[in-house]
Amino acid sequence: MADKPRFFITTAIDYPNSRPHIGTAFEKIGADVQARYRRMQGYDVFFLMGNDENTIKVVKRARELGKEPQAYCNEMADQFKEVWRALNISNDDFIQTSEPRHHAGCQQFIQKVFENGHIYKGSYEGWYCEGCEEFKTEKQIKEAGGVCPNHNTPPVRRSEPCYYFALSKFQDRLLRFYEDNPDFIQPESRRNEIVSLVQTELLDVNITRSGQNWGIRVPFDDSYTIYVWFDALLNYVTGIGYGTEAERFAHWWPADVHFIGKDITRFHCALWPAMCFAAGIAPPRRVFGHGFVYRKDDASGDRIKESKTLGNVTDPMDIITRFSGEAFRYYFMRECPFPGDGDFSWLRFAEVYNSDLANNLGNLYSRVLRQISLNYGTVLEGTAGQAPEVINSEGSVHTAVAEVQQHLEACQYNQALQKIWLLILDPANRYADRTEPWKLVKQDKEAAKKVLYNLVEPLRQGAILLKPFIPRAAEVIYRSFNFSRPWEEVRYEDVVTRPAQTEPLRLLADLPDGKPKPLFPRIA
RNA sequence: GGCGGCGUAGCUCAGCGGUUAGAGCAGCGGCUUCAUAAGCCGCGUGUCGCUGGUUCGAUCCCAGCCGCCGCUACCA
Repeated sequence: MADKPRFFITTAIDYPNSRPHIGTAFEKIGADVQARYRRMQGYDVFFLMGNDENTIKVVKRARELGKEPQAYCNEMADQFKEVWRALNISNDDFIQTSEPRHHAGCQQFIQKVFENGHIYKGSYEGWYCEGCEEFKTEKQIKEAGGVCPNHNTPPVRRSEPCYYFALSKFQDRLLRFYEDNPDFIQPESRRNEIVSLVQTELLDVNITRSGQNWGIRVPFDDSYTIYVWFDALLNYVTGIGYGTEAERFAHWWPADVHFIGKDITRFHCALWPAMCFAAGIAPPRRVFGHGFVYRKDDASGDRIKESKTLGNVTDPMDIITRFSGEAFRYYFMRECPFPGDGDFSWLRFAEVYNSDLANNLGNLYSRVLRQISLNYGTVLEGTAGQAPEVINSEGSVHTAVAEVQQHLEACQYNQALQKIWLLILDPANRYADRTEPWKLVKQDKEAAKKVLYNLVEPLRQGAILLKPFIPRAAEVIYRSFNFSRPWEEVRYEDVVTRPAQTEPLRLLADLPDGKPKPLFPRIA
């Protein structure tokens, strides 16, 4: 195990104020595809997700429901996990920031930064709403026309003592860091925004609040709790044992990639590395700010504003129930470019599902299996040791795999998937039509057997290539045959270098009436 | 206002100095029937946002303009 390269992946932790929506699911799937791909390629992967619970809103929401904050958080965490399970997200851990391990690690971290001299006491002055019992930003007040957006009352100017993190001291070091690590911020377009922001001016950040019971106490002054980002970002280290399991932390840190929404790149690309510098740990290696997905109206083609108050939020579970978790994964990875924004519409979803999954992949699987079972029972005798002929006329399989990998590693999932269809699956359907094994079998049963043997190959290749994207369907395809390489051990290289078939090819799929169950039943 | 991005077929996008600008989906026509009424073949005269410039040559480089969008810090 020690010689395996390790790979530590995280996603943003989510607010448990409401259930997960399609945007949060998009992020988790994108991260999961990467995690699954890296595992296949021999990395020792740790994939961390979680919920961000130390906020005043949690307390308010819990109170509204007549619950204890902790109980509320746990219930919400269960709801999140339920959705992630339905989407077959392979996270290794799920951290709740209300957990003791997070509290302990967090306190140790802030203490360290304090001792290193990067935290000082000052005071925060801003617009305070007495109804909300919290400070409002200039922007919030301005947008609401000079009043509190919640209470419609004018805020008061208020000043309160607090602790600051001396972010401004890290300006030069951050700029040097970006220069030395040009790939740190992904995608590239986000990079300029951050660099110019840091170049302009870095302001110290207020990292404490007073008068709160819920949250993490500041160890060097327990009348304060740690405020927002200084707490939330730390889940990435407390989740792997910072402050509680030194050895484990040393093994996994720094993170190879943080997957986050593009709206919070600033905190991850400027504040977070500076916090790491201040605490004397390495900064993360890469931050990937993905795009957003929007709901699109089928009739008008317009983007719909989803909001809790309007009650029109699309629940991922509705989509999963109507189609499947695999279909959900496929749609968002194929249809929405991960670095950019994308749209979801029910109509489009059904189109993509039927066209790519049911008609193309699913039907290819069905027709090949059916031909074999119809004419040869379950065994293609004499195929042991035989190598299938290459039927891909679009270019070499080697090139196809290289292209898919390149896209996968750049998180261009939509392009990776398009390549799999274009270079592996489509040619197989064409080959079947060209060779017509259903006719050939009547004249030359041996020749038809060969054709079918050749047709199994793109199914094997497709299953391997699709494993990170639609792991369940890929597994069903792969396990329908007695391929020599165990499913758990397949790698992308196996697509090109086919492990020798020691036994004659055999169908292991469940075949009621000689027909396989449809992988993706067509939706009317 | 400042910095940055985008504008390519009905839709989603690829291409980013050089033969007739490409894919998928949708649409239309034909073939086929092994298969999930699936598959295959054929069909696009698109001002590559507009106007100039650089170049032997620009969708791809530069400038200006028009239209969208992001960031411009303490809500995560």
